[in-house]
Amino acid sequence: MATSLPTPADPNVLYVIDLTGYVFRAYHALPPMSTSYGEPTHAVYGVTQMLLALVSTQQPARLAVALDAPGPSFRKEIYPGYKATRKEHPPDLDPQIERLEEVVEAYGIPILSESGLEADDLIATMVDRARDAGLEVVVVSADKDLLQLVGPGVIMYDTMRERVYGVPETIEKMGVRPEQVVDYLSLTGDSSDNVPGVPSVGPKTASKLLAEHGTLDALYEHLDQVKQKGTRTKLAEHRDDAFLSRRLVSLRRDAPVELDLEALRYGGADDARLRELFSKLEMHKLLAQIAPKPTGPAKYSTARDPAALAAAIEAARAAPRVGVFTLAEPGPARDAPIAGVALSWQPNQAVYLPFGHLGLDAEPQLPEAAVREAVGALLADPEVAVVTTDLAREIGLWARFDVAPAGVELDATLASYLVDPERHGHSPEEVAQSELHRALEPYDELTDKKRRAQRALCDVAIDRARDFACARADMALTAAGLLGPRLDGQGLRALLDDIEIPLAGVLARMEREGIELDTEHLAKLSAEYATRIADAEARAFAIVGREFKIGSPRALETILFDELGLRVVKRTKTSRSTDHEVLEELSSEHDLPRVILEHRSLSKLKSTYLDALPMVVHPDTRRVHTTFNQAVTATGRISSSDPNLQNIPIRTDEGRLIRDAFVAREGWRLMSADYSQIELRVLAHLSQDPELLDAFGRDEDVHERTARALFEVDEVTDAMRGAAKTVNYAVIYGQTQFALARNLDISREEAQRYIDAFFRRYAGVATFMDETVEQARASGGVRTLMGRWRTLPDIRSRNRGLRAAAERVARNTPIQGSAADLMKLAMVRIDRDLRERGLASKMLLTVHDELVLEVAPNEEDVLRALVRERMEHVVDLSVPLTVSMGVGRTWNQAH
DNA sequence: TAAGGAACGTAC
DNA sequence: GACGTACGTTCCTTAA
Repeated sequence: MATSLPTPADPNVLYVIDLTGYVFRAYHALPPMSTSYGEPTHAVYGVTQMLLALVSTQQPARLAVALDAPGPSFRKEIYPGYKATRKEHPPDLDPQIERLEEVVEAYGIPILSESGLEADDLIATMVDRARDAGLEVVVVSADKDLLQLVGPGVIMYDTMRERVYGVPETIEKMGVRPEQVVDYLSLTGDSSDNVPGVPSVGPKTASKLLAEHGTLDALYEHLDQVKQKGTRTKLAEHRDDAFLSRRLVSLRRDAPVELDLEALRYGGADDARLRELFSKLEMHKLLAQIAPKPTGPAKYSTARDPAALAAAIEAARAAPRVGVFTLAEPGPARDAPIAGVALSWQPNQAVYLPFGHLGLDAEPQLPEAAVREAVGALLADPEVAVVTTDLAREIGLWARFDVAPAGVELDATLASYLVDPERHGHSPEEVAQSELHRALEPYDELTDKKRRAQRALCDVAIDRARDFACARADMALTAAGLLGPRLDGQGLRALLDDIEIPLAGVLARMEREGIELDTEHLAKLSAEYATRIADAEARAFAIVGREFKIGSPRALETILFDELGLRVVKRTKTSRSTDHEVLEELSSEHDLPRVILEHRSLSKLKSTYLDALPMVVHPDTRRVHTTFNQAVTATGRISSSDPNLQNIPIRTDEGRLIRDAFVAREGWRLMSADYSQIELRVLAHLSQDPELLDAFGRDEDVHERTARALFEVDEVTDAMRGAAKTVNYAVIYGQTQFALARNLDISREEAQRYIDAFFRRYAGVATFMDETVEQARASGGVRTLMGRWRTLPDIRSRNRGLRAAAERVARNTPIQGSAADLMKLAMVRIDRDLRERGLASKMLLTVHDELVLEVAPNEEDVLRALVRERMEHVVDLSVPLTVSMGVGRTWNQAH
């Protein structure tokens, strides 16, 4: 009958795990895997999964793991060739072993490791001792060498093959009895360990010889009885090798390890620690397998009277940190109705402070003023460590009550973003899911929008609101405990403390301020455009001879290519493209494309800007309050939405008129401050290319300098400069000759010549780009000037296209992201200056390399100097940063 | 009717 | 296939 594992939880069984063996097997067997921040994890993952499965299915009463000690073993001294064919540990292996030790410690499993010895020796010793103590032993390993330990009371369990080896199974596998395994290996040798053995004696011969003679010693005593002459000769010639091999494969039974039966007792894992580790290592599957916390269901309560409020505040103050979530309706923070606030100072516990719930049958709530005062004081106290999940919004909401959070330690959204900016979505729901594997009820369900009830937040029952808000405050607190160490570990803490957290306040104030819109101007333009659009449409219909859906690419496709028979210039995924480039190309062959282009550009401007912007003007402030998104872009830039004020037209005269609708308030002026060529300057600094440094150092026109290099002329025309500018930016974006050729409408050969000429002229840039890609490949991601990190999942992909795309990202992100770092830091400082100096002027918008401010009467001179100083000297780079400024009544005029 | 993708176009 | 980063509008198909 086949040998089987002992009954789970049998107190008389000791499990000893060959951890080293598993690490190597997992390392080589599993596809590489790493965290979003580049830490390799696949071996950790594989071995941990084995551990987890073993612990849960076998429930071992006693358990130990054995690990090779670092450095050479005694076998190396006996035989220098031992394991000599092994390669050096690859660089991503040792860190994983260290991580595994942490995992094993979190499991509370003793680690056996002894200098000069290998894991196998420790296992052998433990087996002996345990057997002597009357325990049964299960050796958990996939290494055949350890089959020598099998015998009465000792079995081996290979989890990878799910096989259990007793004596019969060992004989079946090896062809010899367990106690003969050492002699067997002495004859066959072991190529993986570079154990010599006897040449030309393989498994068949070895087992036959041992079946006849029993042992290696007996074999050599009766060598003359070996019938095959060749084998006999080899055995004689390699007698020393055989006995040397025996010393190498024999396991030591005298390792200096104590058999402390109590220490070997498995007492369960430290789930909190495991959770932290698995979370840090982003091993979500494993995280999900950990037993739920024993603390039971979350305890969320409601404070309904001043005494309960006071008790909550006091408890929160006494805790090391407090999670805060303010429950408000969506929409501008300046006036979104607030229902209440949740505070959490212990995981799984929180208190809800309701004050804004309406309705006739409303339950008792707290007086709004009492909550404002008590929580406001808590938030404003720099000694109280506050954690949140959407800081800019919290700040925006509390600004209404003149409260500015002072002791913000961490924001889960921002921290999650810094750890993995490439990931889409860092909302409270998404962070709860990714960090805590906890589902948060979405807002829509709370207000029951689904069933058309359109209930306002403040009509929601207090108990529902309590659970919703408390879950978020609780999540902030719990996630902070996980994200904080990861930020520290990845060198991202300073970025959070010095830039992102202060910036959240800046952005909140900019959103709150808004910008005035001249809606009459837009209405006038809209009416004018309506006429012109109708006109263009009529002309198009006249050309075609009938009406068609002029705004539909599908309809247009049919007309252009099927009915008019025009050339197909390029294709989209599913159709024949009709985009700007195609229509431009076709306009020389037919009248229709030109008219479509005109119609397109007019209707685009009308629908996206002229008609849409007036609809988002706030009724009270009569200004537009965008939302700046701080945790969206993969490079670290800020984005803008509802409405997007970062894509207001400027490139065409037509579009620029729209900027005239953005105006300063009565008596004030708008100021625009633009970094000049910030990305090229960042490139100069990062690459330290002498030519670029020189160009910017002398305050020369770089595009002109590039033009001189490309066209080998002294006098540069506007067209040359324009082409050179395109080439300069092509390099920043990692463009290929193909794309550049299209942009400049030149041949690919010529485009390649330009690119070559660029890199000849700026050789340091070429080196920098190569090194950046190289380093990205090694580390799995790239960093900006200020240490902002972006993981590049495809940088080592075997798919050429994916890899090439990742390499372009690797070249571009440090440039774009560093520029974003600079702007963000400048904004934080300008905001601080404005407030400290009591200036009335306000920052309103940021458009990546441009800041828009509203200048109070009489503050223009002060502001010009302040903004220029803060922007130009934000960080000391190897090249000067320069800012161009303008002031005017409208945004357009300020340029 | 709502949701989501494709195509297109605006910005830096 | 071939240019990095966003957001918004329109059309249109699919799901409910």
